[in-house]
Amino acid sequence: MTGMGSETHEDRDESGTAGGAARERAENLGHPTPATLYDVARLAGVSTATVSRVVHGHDRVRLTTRQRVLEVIDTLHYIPDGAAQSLSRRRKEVIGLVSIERLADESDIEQLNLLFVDEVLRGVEASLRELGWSLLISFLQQGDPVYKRLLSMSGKIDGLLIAEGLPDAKQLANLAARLPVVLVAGSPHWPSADVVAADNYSGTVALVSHLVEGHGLRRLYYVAGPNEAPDAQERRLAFEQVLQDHPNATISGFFKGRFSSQSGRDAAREFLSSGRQLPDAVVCGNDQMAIGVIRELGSSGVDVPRDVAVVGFDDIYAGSLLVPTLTTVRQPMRLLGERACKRLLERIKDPTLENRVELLNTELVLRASCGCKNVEVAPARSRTPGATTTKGSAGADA
Amino acid sequence: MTGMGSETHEDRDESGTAGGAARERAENLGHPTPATLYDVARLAGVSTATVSRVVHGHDRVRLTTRQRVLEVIDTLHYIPDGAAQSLSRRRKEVIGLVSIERLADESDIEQLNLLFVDEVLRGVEASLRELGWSLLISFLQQGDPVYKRLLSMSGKIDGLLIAEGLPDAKQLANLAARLPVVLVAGSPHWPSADVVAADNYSGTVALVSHLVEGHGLRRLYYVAGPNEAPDAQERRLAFEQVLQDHPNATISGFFKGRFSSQSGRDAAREFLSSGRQLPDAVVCGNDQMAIGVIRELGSSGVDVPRDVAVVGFDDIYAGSLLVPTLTTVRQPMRLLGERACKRLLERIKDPTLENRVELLNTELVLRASCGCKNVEVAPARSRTPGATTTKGSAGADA
DNA sequence: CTCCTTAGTGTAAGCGCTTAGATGTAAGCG
DNA sequence: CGCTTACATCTAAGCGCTTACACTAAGGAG
Repeated sequence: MTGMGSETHEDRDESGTAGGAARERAENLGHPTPATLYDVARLAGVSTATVSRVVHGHDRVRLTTRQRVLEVIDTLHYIPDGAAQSLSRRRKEVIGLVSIERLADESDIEQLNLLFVDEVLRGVEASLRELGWSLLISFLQQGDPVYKRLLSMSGKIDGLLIAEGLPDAKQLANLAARLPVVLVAGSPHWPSADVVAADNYSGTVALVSHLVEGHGLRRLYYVAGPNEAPDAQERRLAFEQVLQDHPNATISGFFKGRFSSQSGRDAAREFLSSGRQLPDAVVCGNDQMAIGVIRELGSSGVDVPRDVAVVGFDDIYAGSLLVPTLTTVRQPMRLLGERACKRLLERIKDPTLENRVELLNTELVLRASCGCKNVEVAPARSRTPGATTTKGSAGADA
Repeated sequence: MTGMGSETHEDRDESGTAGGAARERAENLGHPTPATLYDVARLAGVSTATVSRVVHGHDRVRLTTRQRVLEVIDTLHYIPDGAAQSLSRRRKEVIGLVSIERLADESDIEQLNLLFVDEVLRGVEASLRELGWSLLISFLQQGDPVYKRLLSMSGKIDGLLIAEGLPDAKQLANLAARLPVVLVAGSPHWPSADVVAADNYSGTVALVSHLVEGHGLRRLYYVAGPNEAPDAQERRLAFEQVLQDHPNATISGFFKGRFSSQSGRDAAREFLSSGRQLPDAVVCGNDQMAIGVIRELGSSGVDVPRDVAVVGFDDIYAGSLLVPTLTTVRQPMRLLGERACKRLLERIKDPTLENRVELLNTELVLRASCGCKNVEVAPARSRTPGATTTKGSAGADA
């Protein structure tokens, strides 16, 4: 009874349900009430089911019907309402990305963790875009009630990517029991969620080994990142391991930094003023701090790399502009985002998957600050991403 | 009839509506079906309305009732479903931010528009966070069907912030008719939407005037950004204006760049190889290009600033590390984001507001590359606008 | 000519939440 | 004691969309 179907729609029309009438009325002030599926159905003389089918290219809809519907959609500028879709589909097609917003030290207006998260974010966004999913992002402030913030996010997303700002292990487990969670970066040692990280450990090993073996440096000073950052941990551990493996090399000092360039300066000032002999090399937990060290040394007349070698980690853009150019380890930040996103999507599809750890290769970037010569200003950065190390790891269950 | 009320709830309980049962069942594989408002209501022996009130701290709910409900919420780990809330409230509490993802030139792996958008984004996110709203972000690829992408986003958000990637004027008008739109950056000359931008014009005027008046430079070369970028336009216009106002200064050349450091190099190569006399100064549409110019000049043995002054715009971090340090104009990127967001939220509340243009002051950052002396490596960036030129500018209306 | 398919559509029950309006309840008051 | 008030709570109608299921018409097979 097609006729009756139509009637039903007409009824809706008269009774002024939702869309139509309201829309006309609101037209002049502010924004019109957008057209709904019902408006389209009514105008096209079909049921909402049919419109829905047309919108999604589903099923078999007669060509003529399809065209009619499409026309109406066009004239009404119909766009499906995301909230309604999410509710109905029981899937939001949105994933969340959280990170900590590390505020710059006072009087240190530089941009701190810009770049790492931002690149990851681009990787994630690109992966989602293909699927038509969306990315919700949220920065945690230092001192925020992390877990609470994450929980409240969880009502709006299908899965969560944590780039920085881990809650404690138990909370993480709770969270992971509620929705799929993937940790980006961080150490590979988290039982209750998937992890996708750069191989900080072996990257650091390569870097430090280069100093010790390649340049014969002996007395190494370490400027560490904050304890809360798993990457900082990994890098520090790797550093220590290399020194253990090379008995003739020693740790000449240690400074606990905060990943900021200012804390790099602080570190340099620390060992400059200690009155002790300068180290042969200063290994920093990230590029920012390395830059701080180099600049502080520079203003004290210490030449890098002649007097001291300095190296960082991350390969931020600024490091290639510095004089001397910065030797560092590149981590594939964007790729990190892509992989993490891929993993998360898989997990959303099949939540029963086992937890896994995926480590991405890093790349040693030799420039001037370690004492390498003839490494010119813009070294050829190999395009090959290198193989990916993937370690299995048992999963926890709910 | 409290008794009867309770009975009704029990009934619900028996009939196993939604949540409850399903949840238990799913417990072991994958993620449990999360608790719903109904589950909470049932367990607490109240109606959903009451639970809703408790959740939002609304209205008057008896203390004992409130506590009971809160307890149940806690034990069930209840989190309201965002989609359902959005649908019901007819507001998503989400705003969108779009930008173009400017791909680096081939073989130019630098980070291009990183920083600008990323800072803006932080400003926006911070403003939203306070309100519990969320930020949906999307990067457009060059060559993407911009308008289409924006439209499809519009189903998921309450308002749109466009940082880069404007559709054409007509499409923009359509979009703005559908939902609140605020343009970040860009020139102030867009009739159909709000604009919040840095005052590119007066910033450039201050910068170029400094070169001409402060350093007595005469022959200026301009490296422009892409035409599509409204900021690039503004800056170029301002540059030309200053030259008109100073008859003794002339334009020695013009290069159309792409905001990338590589295009800065191209520009430098261009005028180096032209065989003509070098300009006194090279004014670049942004810092990236200025950096490119400086480095290309450097590798050709031209000294900056002795032989040629070079200046940029934006004040990216890298500019302060360069040798010579880069003279530029700082724009308050993060503030830009905050203001734009604020404006958008106002507009969402009251869509009938008139369109407005808000220009934020920029700040002249004098360093070494323009020939200023004694501005050492890490110039104290004065917090007070004192030593710097700060100009205000009024807004226009629709 | 009847029965079974199959393509094309329609019906209507949710999805989980908000909220206007209805209803019940307990004081307070003349 | 009946009536007004203020408060606490409930009922139920949506919000706009998806989709299982029902249904019709038109062939085709037997």
